[in-house]
Amino acid sequence: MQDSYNPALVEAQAQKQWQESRAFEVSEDPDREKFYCLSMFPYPSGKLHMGHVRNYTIGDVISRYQRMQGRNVLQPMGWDAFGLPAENAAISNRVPPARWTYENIDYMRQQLQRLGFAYDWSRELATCDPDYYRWEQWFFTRLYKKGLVYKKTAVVNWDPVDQTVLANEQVIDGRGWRSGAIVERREIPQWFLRITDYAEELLAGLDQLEGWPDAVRTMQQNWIGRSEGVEFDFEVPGHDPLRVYTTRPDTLMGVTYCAVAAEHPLALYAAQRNADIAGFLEECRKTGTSEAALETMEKKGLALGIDAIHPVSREPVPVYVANFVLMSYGTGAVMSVPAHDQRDYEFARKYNIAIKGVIKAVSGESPDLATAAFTEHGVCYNSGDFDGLDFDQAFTAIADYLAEHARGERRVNYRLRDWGVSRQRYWGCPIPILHTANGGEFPVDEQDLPVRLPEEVNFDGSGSPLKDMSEFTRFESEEGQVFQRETDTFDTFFESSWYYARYCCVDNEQALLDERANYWLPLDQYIGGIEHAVMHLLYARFFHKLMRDIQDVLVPREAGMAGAADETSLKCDEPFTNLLTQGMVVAETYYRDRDDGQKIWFSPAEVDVKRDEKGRINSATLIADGQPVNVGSIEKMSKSKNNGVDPQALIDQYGADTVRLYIMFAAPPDQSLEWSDSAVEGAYRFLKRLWKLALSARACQTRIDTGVLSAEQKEVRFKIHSTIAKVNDDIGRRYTFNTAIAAVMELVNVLSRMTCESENDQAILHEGLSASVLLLSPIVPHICEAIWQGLGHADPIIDHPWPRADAAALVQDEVELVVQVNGKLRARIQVARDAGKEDIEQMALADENVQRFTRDKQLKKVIVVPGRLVNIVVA
RNA sequence: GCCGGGAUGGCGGAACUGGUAGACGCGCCGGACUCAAAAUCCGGUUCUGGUGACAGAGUGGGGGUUCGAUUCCCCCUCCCGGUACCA
Repeated sequence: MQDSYNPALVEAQAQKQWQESRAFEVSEDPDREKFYCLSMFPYPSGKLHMGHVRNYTIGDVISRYQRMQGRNVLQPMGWDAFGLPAENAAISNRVPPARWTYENIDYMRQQLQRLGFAYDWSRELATCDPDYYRWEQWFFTRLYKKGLVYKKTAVVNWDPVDQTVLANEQVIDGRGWRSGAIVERREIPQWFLRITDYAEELLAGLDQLEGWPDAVRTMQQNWIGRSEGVEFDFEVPGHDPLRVYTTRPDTLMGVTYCAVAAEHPLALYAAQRNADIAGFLEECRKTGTSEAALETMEKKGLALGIDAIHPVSREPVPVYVANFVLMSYGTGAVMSVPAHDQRDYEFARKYNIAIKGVIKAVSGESPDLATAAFTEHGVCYNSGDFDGLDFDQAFTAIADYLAEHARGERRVNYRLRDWGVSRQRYWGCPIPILHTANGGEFPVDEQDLPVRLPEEVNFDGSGSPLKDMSEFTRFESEEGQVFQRETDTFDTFFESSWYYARYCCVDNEQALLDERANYWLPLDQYIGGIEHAVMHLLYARFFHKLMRDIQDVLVPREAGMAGAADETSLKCDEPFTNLLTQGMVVAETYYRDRDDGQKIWFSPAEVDVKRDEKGRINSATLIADGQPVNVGSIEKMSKSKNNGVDPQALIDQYGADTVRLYIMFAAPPDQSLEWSDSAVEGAYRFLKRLWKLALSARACQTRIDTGVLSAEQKEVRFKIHSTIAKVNDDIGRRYTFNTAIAAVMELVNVLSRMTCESENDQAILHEGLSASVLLLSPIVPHICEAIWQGLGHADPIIDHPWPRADAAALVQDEVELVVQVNGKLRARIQVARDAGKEDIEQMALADENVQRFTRDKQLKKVIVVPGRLVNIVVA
């Protein structure tokens, strides 16, 4: 050990040691318990941001902790390399997306290596590599043959100026982000995966995912949105019947209108005869496609002049076209009950449609419909034969009535919609479909895969360059038949839905998976941002079940290799046993208003902040011109707000260990983390203090004579071993790395205050320091490796067994109890560990300060909580 | 809009199963060392009153349950994530 802590040197030495011993390359070992730990792979956007550092440090800490528990730990890393930002970069930098992406990967890989993460780099993968995406093309053709894929039209955002499809993110206030043109809805044919076939299993499986946060399970459950209802027809004279679905058949007699989507055949029919309606449909074509935009926009509609026939009363009911009804969701039409649905109520008020109450409270009170709908379950009235029935009875009676009259049937419905996987983009995995001249289409043959995406392209941002590349689109079969290739690519969620499985066998060129996947899967720990709670994690669960159910996804490895050679399918039902959702990294923002109303954002590094004596921000000025800037809100670190802190600069200044320590210490992993430069300095200070303390204990006595310990020495050993127990619980069970670090800091504070005179003192200090570095080593592995060796240990710390608390050292003779009077703290007393309740009560009552509050009062009762407190209740 | 989450000193956070509110760290204040500064070390630091012992108040706001509530229940405010083509 050097006299002063030199992170650059210490980290280079440790990393060299790990690399030379190939410490993190692992293979299947049936005799050892495996642990597969994975952090969500990054999109290679350029360089690492703090969110990445946080995500990967959490995964690394868990991996290294599990390794010290003796498990066979797999922690791989790869690149979610297809996506929109590469196309944007291509437009602004005139670089092909492929080159931009590969350069970013090279830079970011080196950053990850500099941070010392314990990855098995031999398993690295990139989703834009044909060796990777060929298997999802192969898989898609299998799904196609199994009928799990189909084509239908779906709505996209169309920029009429740039002549291109826009992502929701690229639509800002209804306009294209580059062109500024009003975006239109356009229906185009797209491929869908039948995720709704798996809705029931995806829902039921959530109950078994006990290692997942409740919030994520609830969100997925609500997203799937199983409901029981009735689907039935309103007859429309001269037209096809109007099919609707409702979960509230009990309110059927309160229907006073129906509403259909703008693309509904009834609306299209009416528009041909009425210019106002045609104009309204045109207006609907200009609304956004996102749910948030649709739900928050002003609800508008127009009567079509068509009546539907109520299925029970046979009364005519007007049909409206409404901008909030979606053709792509459900039947494209809804029944409306203004009295018992708030949205219908507001719509009816706006357009003067009748409001007919048919449900009253169970208490018998009629609903007050003057200001709002009555939406609770209740009892039917105004409903003819159904009067007096409660919700369940009315549901049954009305569903039966509709069934008997052949107008409808009970139906389980899901909010979940089939997964549209087509994207009209270049930088993605080509969808392996061939089109014939006469409009037929079929999947590419297995032996013709992969369909390679051309990487040398001219990319100008208006549509996919593939469309103009005949060398890509033209395909001629061996028989000389000519086909057109599909130019759409897959949704990038397609790639990220199965990468975790591919890591088990990246080198297999014969199959998507082999039996090694059954050794490693399911993941023991998955770590990623809470923003992925529903979509990515639901698609991955779905994909996992597909891989389990499709033939030949998993094949045995070549003959003669170890392992269960007869395995031909994936054995588990769920991919991720435990899930940790990490919070975002946020930071302050600084800006100035420009004349045109836009804001210019300044990086925290460009701003000088003055604080008052309490630390509150007084003023902020731009260093460049000394003029004031506005202090904005605290937001997620992002390019758009220019509030990112570059991890690289901090690594260069303090080393990887300091960055890892700070980011794990600043907040528990599932909360958002507010960046603070000065707190990073504090983490660095702690490591320097630890180093200095370790220097003093390098070559000292290490045998403790437990027979002759003083009270002070016993206390230090109690601290050492209670810290071991706490840190083990914090890292292994609670995942509260911040409190684990705080506990070791407390221990180091105790150790540095020790007066080290006797050999026993030295030995205890050595014991305490060894424990401290073992406990910290998953978090700050480099410095711990160096100190560990400095303390005279011969084995590498990464494989040293995790420490266990010595039960004998945890026994205390006396404990402190708190004494409360009427719940207020009045005294503290020291009592023997095994003191009886009555003795404790006597001691508490005898305390002088306690007596000040109990004197002249009547004693009502005394509550003794062993080991904690005494509460004396007086009146 | 809907679904999910959050709010505790000047700041990040701790208090795990209803039992000491503020661990640990940052910042700040005072001191030591130094010609001086940085670094380092020592002490203090929720607010109010008090030299002090101590007392009162206090966990986004309002109400409730309890001997006792940051923790459980009801209502509200604000902030964050998702909302199916950002990843």
